[in-house]
Amino acid sequence: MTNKELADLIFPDIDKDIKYYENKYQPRDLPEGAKVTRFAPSPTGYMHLGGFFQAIIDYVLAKNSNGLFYLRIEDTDTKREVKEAVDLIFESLNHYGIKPDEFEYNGEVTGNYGPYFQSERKEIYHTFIKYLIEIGRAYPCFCTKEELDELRKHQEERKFRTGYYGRYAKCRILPIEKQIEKIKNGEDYVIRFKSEGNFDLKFKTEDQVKGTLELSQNDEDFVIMKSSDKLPTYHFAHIVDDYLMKTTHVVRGEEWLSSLPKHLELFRAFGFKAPKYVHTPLLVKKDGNSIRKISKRKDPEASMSYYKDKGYPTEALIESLMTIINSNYEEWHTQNPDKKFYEFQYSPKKMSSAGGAFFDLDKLDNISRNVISKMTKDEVYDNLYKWADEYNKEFASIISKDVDYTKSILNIEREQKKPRKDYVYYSDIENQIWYMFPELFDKHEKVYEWGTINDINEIKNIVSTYFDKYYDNKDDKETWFNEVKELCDELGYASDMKAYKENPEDFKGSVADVSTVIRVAITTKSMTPDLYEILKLLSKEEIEKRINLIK
RNA sequence: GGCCCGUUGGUGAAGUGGUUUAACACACAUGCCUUUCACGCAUGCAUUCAUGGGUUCAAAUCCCGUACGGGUCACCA
Repeated sequence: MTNKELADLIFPDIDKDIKYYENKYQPRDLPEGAKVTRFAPSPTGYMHLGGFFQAIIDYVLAKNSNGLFYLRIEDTDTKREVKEAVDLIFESLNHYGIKPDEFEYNGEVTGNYGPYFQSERKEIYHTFIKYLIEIGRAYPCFCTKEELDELRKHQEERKFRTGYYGRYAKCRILPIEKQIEKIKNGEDYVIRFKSEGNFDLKFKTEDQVKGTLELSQNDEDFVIMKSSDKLPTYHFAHIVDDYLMKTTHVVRGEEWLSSLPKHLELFRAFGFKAPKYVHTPLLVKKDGNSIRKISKRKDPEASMSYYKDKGYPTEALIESLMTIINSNYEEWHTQNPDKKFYEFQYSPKKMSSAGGAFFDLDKLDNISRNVISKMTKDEVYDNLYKWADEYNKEFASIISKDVDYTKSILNIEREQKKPRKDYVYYSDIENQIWYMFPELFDKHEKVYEWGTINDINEIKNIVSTYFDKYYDNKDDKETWFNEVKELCDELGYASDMKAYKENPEDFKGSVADVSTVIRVAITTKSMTPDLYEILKLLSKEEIEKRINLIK
């Protein structure tokens, strides 16, 4: 009996060979130095930041080199698979404008190196496994879960290294006749790789981020095909897919570092050239807990939905991720404000080699503020409306009633060399401009934030004198402010701040105090954008109505 | 526990033998500007690079030990 017979028994329907697939998937026609990268998530739940982080690196690497970036869904774990997860992945990438050059979605395929779902590549994997069995580098293993547990316990007790290797790999020495017999008897089995490595021997390998690594050779006969659904494990699928799909750079989390020797040995067994590896520091733990000890509670910011729900501009999240990818990104970006993030030349070596760099939410907020402040009023409005339409329908309908009016509000102190930076994210905007909309103002609970002047009679005096005698919404800004100053002089407040600071006791207060009274009377808030602009935008009737609330 | 990776301020981090009296950004503090807030501007914030030793004329940078943190040891990816 031969390996060939064993292979035919296990895969009777596989009639193609490796050559067939090598022929089918020809080398890609790309310019010299072009990198082929892939984002290969497994659809097991929500899209998390760590995955997105890697997708961005893939994307930038490909764009940097006029290469190509594709999306492959690693759905070989049927037990953990979550149906909506694939939609979530596409939605997230799409929301951030990260478009794979090749992918498969809703039955539609773009690209010639598919299928792009691992579950649809079973025949390919089987062909490759069959080859391995034929050349004696893979074999069926009939060990039960109980036997394997027993093995591990045995090893742990003796403080031996755990695993299915060397003399513990008892199925590897099973005679072929025996193997064939067991299979014919219908016994359950997995296929294991037959390792030729020696754990005591080290070898050097290059990682794009970490540099030269010295690792032990793999000596484990790890599982490459599961018994239940005959699907390959990650270790095996990775080799076949990235070889056939011509991936040049594999970007993945640091947690894969320890299984690198397995992958490398597999590539060698096939005689394939391994891709370059980019092992990135971990951002988020699998279970959603932050890598930094601080909070034991789940960090909601691990999920991509956190950023969309809050309404962070997509550019802001990308920018803050980019600064983690290479911390000189920020500098580059300020020097090249018009360039796209993917034009930035990413260098893996410069990536933080520290374990678990988590990104700073405060920093994100700051970046987001800047991003929104640099938008035109139309851009802010469009983004705000899009966000509100999904998360705050009532607000969406209010701001869209009079689009020009809303845009005027959003434009206060915007078109200037140093625009205001008070909006952090879209969900934050309503809190800051609700008083500009009569219907929101009416139903809002009013807490007047009076400042140093809080005597109600004095407030009434200032407000009525100002609006009866001075205010005219046709005034230009200079005239407007001069009138506020005249009001101050009339009522005994300092119109000149310098004079007030020199002799505060000569006055009842300053023009700042008086302005605050007017501001609070109209908006209830002590902190608002430019008062002149606010008064100009509000209608006469609305102002009148608010004054009467005080009187 | 074995193996692997890491440890620079309040935070994210630059920096891999002298040009670093440790960049930059965020945060924080104070002051200036100012119709409030925000912005902006100015100044301050690690005598020190987990720790102990060693190599060297010279170390955050190289070597060894220790401590601490993380990863991994599945028919999960």
